[in-house]
Amino acid sequence: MSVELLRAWETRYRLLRPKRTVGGFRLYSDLDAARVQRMRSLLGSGLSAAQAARTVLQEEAAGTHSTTVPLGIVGELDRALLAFDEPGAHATLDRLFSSVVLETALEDAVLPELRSIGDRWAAGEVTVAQEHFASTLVRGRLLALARGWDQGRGHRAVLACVPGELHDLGLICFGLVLRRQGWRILYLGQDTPIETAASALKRSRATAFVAVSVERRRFTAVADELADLGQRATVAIGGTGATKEGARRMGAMLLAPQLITGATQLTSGASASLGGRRERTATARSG
Amino acid sequence: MSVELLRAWETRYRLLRPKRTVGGFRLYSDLDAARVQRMRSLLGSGLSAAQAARTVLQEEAAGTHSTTVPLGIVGELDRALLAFDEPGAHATLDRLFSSVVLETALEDAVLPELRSIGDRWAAGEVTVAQEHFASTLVRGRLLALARGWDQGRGHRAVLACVPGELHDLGLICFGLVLRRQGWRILYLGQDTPIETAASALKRSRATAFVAVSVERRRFTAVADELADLGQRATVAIGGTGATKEGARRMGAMLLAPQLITGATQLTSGASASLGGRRERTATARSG
DNA sequence: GTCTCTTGTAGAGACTCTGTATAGGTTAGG
DNA sequence: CCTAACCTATACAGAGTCTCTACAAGAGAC
Repeated sequence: MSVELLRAWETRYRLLRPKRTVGGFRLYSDLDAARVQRMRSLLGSGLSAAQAARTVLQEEAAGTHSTTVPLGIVGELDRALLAFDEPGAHATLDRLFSSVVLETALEDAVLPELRSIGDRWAAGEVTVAQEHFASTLVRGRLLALARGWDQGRGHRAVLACVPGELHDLGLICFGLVLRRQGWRILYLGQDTPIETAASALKRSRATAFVAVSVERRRFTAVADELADLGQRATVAIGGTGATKEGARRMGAMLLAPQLITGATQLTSGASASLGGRRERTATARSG
Repeated sequence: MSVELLRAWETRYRLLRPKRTVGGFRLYSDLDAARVQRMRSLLGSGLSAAQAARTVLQEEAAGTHSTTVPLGIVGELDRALLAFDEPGAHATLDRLFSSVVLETALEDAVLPELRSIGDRWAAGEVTVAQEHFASTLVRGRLLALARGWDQGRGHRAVLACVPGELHDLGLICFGLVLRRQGWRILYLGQDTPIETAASALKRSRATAFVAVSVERRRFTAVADELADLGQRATVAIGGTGATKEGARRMGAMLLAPQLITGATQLTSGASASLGGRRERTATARSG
């Protein structure tokens, strides 16, 4: 951004309203920066400058919370993540999370983008460094959203990746969605032995256990242990490694790949197997 | 620091309030020194002088400047983490971070606690589930603090765990401290191939590369590659796997195990090897 | 084509910010 | 009593920002 252009946008469209120092120098806020970011992205998608500015300001005034991801935002995220552009990526995620319900943001933007990066990494089009940078940044954001997800009064679910499994981002997303359905989340993460998850389950008096993996064989390796767990809690498996056949064999629930569907399955499934009405009053809110 | 500059900061921003001798000479306190240190670091990360000074004083007024961890807080954290008590752990960390400078919190509470959990896990006194729960929770907090650590105008350092290495929490802490000394951080995290880190280094025009591992053999496996990197940037190795001998052989800097010492080493080492004064006049404004 | 509107860019002249320097006097310590 | 370092106060310079005006390339409309 050139200085002149910034001035032009300020005077012509009132896009920015920086404070001033005593001497008259402009002091921009983070919000100003976000506006500029948004403006540029809208320009990129073909709007005229005047239109773009109007849109930015309108969006802001409306505080839009739609269920469709803003156009171009995934591309913007992709660019930022692959270019190691930390501020850019954060700004884009800020915009994403503030413009769309969490579930949509995760399902339609964050997870697809992560999958896409994973695919391109496998194809050699993206370096490990880019993939690592992206996952770490996104993981940080997700864990920030996760804060407090074990608080409250709902039923508790224990979430873990099966032994050997390192893909945890999908599971965190699932936990976030589950949380929004009122569950309390005890998150154990990557590469967790079933035995130790079982003890956490017992200790925390959780009513559900969610295990995920992207590889089928990781499930088969622990099938018996998972089956045993079924006596204590509702067991659900998910991830691309989870199959109908596998679930049947270990008496587990097969979670749909969509976050919301999966979470809803677990919610209704668990209440059914507990033989009671869902105590729906125990919902809780999380930022 | 030139004498004149110190005076200027004192009179212009009231950054310092030294006592005086009878004759009128200034008597600076340790707190004054710390303020100057912090001010310089903020300047390095791109703030204008006026902004930086305001920030320093505000931080101080907010009260986070003690350098001893409140009694019992580590025990509290330990209890919460091992009991899967998420709200409790967050509350304790809140208290920790708000009562103590970041460096102290990390060095004297967070890292020791994590190490202790690791040790007890190795001894079979702590389950994998407990260890996972603790790392994930702490990682989330650290990454939240890390937000924006690549922003600004200082020199940039690329941080990575060597191939096979999964212990990333210490590295994140190191990054946070480095950031406070004015560096910009490009964080790649666990298990990063040197080759791909090298390309990130080139692409981001970073001037330092920090590699860590808890096992010596992981360094020896990539010694040649690390040595090559030395042509492009200051290379530093750290973690319990880093040895004097190893560092010597690959022409790298050996980082002290203490966070602050290590970061300071890198700061002075890098500026020395760049053969020039730190570009201290590179002031810039940001809201 | 010609005219008008939009929009990014540029320059002049004054001012701000901030690190540095100078002048003239004072203090500390041997 | 001498010298180095410190004191206050003021000044300075370079980089950057301020306002205001202008300008040129492109897009439509007629």
